[in-house]
Amino acid sequence: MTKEQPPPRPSEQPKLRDVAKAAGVHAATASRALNPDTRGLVNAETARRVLKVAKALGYRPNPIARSLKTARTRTVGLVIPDLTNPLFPPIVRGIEEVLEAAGYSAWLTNTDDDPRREQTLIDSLRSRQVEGLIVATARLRHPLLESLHRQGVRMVLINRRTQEPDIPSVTADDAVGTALAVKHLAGLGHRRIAHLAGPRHTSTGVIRASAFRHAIRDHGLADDPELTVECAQWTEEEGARAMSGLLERGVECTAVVAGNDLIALGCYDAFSRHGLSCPDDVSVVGFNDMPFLDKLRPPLTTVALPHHDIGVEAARMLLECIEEPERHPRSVLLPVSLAVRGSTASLRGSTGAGATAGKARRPRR
Amino acid sequence: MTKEQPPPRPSEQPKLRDVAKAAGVHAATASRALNPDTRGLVNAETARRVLKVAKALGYRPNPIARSLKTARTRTVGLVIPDLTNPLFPPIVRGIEEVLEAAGYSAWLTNTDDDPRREQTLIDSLRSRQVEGLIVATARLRHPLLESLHRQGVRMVLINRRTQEPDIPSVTADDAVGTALAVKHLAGLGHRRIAHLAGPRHTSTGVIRASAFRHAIRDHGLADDPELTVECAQWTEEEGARAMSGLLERGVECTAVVAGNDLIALGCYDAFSRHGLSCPDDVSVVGFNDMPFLDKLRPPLTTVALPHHDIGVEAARMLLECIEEPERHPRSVLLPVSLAVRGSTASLRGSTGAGATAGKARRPRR
DNA sequence: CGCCCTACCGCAATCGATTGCAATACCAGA
DNA sequence: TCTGGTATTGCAATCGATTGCGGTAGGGCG
Repeated sequence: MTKEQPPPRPSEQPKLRDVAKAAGVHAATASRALNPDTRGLVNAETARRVLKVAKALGYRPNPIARSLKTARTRTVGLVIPDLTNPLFPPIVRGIEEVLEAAGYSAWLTNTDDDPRREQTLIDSLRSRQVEGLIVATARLRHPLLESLHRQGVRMVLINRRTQEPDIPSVTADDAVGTALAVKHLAGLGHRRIAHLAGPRHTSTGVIRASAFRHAIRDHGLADDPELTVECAQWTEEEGARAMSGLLERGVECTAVVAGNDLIALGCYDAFSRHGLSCPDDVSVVGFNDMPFLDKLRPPLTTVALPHHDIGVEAARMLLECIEEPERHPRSVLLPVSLAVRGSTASLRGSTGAGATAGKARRPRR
Repeated sequence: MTKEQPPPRPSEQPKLRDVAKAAGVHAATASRALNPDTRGLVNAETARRVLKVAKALGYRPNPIARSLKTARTRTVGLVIPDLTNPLFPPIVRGIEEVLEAAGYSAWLTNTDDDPRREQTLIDSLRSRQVEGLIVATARLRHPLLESLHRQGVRMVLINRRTQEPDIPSVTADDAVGTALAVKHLAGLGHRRIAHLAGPRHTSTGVIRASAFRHAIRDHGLADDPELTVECAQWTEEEGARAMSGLLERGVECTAVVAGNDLIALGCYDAFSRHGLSCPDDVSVVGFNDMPFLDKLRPPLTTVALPHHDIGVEAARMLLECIEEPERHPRSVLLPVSLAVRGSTASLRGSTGAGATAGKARRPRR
């Protein structure tokens, strides 16, 4: 009966033809007048008139129509593991800041570190005709990304990289950050420092782990393979699991360099389960400097990354790849610093007395 | 010279015509075969053939072209104050989960609580032809949103509302949450409880404040106007400012209900500046249950919101508004609960002895 | 005065899909 | 055998903008 279905919006928005008509010119002329790049092709007076009419009518070009014709969407895809990881929001904001200024916008997707989801999401992004990708889910071996790269999909990796060095990336200086952490702990007198490494299949995991070994040796500290444990994921749970394992195996250590802040938080959990106190019994250094770390119990000492800048830099780089494809891709390493807080303390007492399960020195109240 | 500029992608993607040709039918038939709703119009055998060819060629319909013709983008806009506020990521994920399942996707924008930016961003979203808006930046008086609503722009408000009750919204049950907080503190023996209210121009601010007064009276507690202070913004800084003001004016209180978690964090700052200890000297309850609150010093007792569900519910509601515009808009109030942690303690000692500046009972070490 | 060139503008095709309408074929019933 | 219907499919217009190409007018120059 009354099954009339008017096209969702009767298009109250004025279109180019309306502007053209009102200005007494052809749509083509109006189009050229509106576009700064082609404005030179039309009489200055005419252009002025078109502009005025357009503003008066409140004309807004329809990006859909434009995209269809120009095959450009001014749109990029953002692929991150999980937005609720506090590391990402500041990065995302940095990215959007740059994109917005350049007239681009971004689709945001969360893979939850599931390769199948990643595949699906990237497919979907591509079918939405994104012009580029910013990807934070790289694994060292990453056939999907490598194949996309070979297909000429513009992308820049953030945070993590693949083995393939040709793919542009923006990462923090993991090696320097790790060295900073070790140096700090060594300076506090720690000799047996453990490392709860991130997963071996991520660049950050292996780079930080190898930087850790180097730093340990440089400072002449205990270079015991038992002191390094790999976490299967960058999560609090894995951190707790790894730390507990260390404690339960009776591995002695007075400090730990966590692969990232979440893993460090896991250490906190493990400590409280084992009746240890941080930093009195064990010092901990995190990595990333997520928000609110200064309010933790205790405030976490960590390697601070320029989150916002990572986003800014990545977005700039991607725009460059898009707008001047000839340029050689490059990768940048952003500087880090150490945020010293309350989770690290100088080693008191004599020596070697480290934390081991069962002989906690400060039982929990 | 070599200034050849091939259209960005020579469109290696097969298009509908390619599929049609390969299947030996007209594009129109292929289109109908591919669309489940119109598949009935074509011979079953033909449809099968088209589907097979499409899959073989890896055909993906071009959503741009489709949108141009159908005037539907299957896209919505998300307007939030600031993604780095940990309250939002879980909500956003809830939203995207529902949208994704329904074949929609979302543009995310941050207003930084700046009305001009908000205006610009919403304009931009509209020109990108979003089919609806999810807005988390509502103020009680909000001409922009009200006008959009009158213009028939589908939207649902989250977290906060406007005065205009017709606009659908999804919010937590602020009144109950506040009552829970007060009841908890009263149960611990507190008599003089302060409230650091959120801004008066937000619904959450006024609802929580008024619920606070009600609860205070219901429990027969000190109903002193001095005990309520308004924060100009929902930020840590404002919380610190408000709490410090209270302390410096010598207003006695042994507990405070903060307008939200960030304001509660500000209290922590103020306490440490004034040499007070939480919860020994003053108890604090937050609101929102942001992530990681359990790791704070002390772990913050707070009113827990169903973040994810807020997103889910809002997205569902928006889709409903879009797909069946006839339905009457509704608003939902989601249940909250109290997460009791370490920032609240029972009132020890005798009576009335509250926290005031200058006579801190536990000077900071 | 005629020709060429430039500046400006309009025509019409195009991007890739959707969809109203028309055409065809085939079948049943009269 | 003719008519009406139904099931399929094709034709062509359309969404709103962009752009190659052609046309016109007017100025400069010979």
